[in-house]
Amino acid sequence: MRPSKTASNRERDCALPELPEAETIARDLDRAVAGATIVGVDVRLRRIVVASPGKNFAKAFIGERIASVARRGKYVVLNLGSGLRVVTGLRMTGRLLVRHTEEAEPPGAHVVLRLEDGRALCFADVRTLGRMRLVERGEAWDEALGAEPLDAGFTVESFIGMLAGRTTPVKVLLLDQRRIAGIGNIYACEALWKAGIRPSRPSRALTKPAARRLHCAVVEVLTRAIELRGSSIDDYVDAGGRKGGFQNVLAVYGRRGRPCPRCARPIVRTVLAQRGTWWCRSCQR
DNA sequence: CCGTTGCCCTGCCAGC
DNA sequence: TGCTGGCAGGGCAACG
Repeated sequence: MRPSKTASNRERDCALPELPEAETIARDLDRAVAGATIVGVDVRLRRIVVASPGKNFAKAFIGERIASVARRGKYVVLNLGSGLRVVTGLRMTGRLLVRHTEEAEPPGAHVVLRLEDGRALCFADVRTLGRMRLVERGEAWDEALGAEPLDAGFTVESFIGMLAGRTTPVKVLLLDQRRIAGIGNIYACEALWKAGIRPSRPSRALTKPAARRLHCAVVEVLTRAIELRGSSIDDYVDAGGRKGGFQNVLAVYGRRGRPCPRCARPIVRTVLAQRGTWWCRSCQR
């Protein structure tokens, strides 16, 4: 499904794995590989992997058991038995795929974790912008990341606090991982549409009711997207190679010229902070 | 602390 | 038809 291809071929909306896609991958991987032991690590493209100085990524966690797989923001985190962690940022086109025994490796598998049972966990990424980072036991790797939008700590009050006094366009604030972790271009556009708020509106100009609507919309959009196992627009697939379903219910993202589902006027595309922004001029104010 | 800019990287597409 | 250049964009470093 490539919804925008009809409107203009210049608009190539990318997949961008965001919170719902990372959550889907982490849940699937937790079911599939938690408890498995890593017997070998192949690093085919060195710049993909990051480890602390003096540490060899490829050797550091051979023999480790994968205790669990979790998510933080847009990152997928392998928690290893010893307390080490492998933190994967998928960026634009990164994929984490379970390759079953005897199955061919996915194309562009830059890092392969071979498991004791013959399967492998592969990191593939055509654009090679993604990274796999080895994090030491107890190392605070996520200090720069903001609130988890689906945790109880992300309250309306805390959100109003983020908006207060800032001239930054509200969409730019939603995308700022230091404040809220996990929202990317797709879900920022969708949440703003749902709340009826113009993406360029200065954060501090939101009324309290508008802030409440947007807070609610962020939570609802992310929750629904997880239920539908993410959005597959160009590249995203889950750990089993399957597509998500949220691309079928997008209201605005990648839909320039198509009717707004609320008022039927055409969706427009503008650029805000160097990013494509889809919205309805009529019902987002 | 805050906001802005440029860079990374490759596939796709417009234009010649 | 085949080549070239611009664009896409999340995270990060560097800068003011």
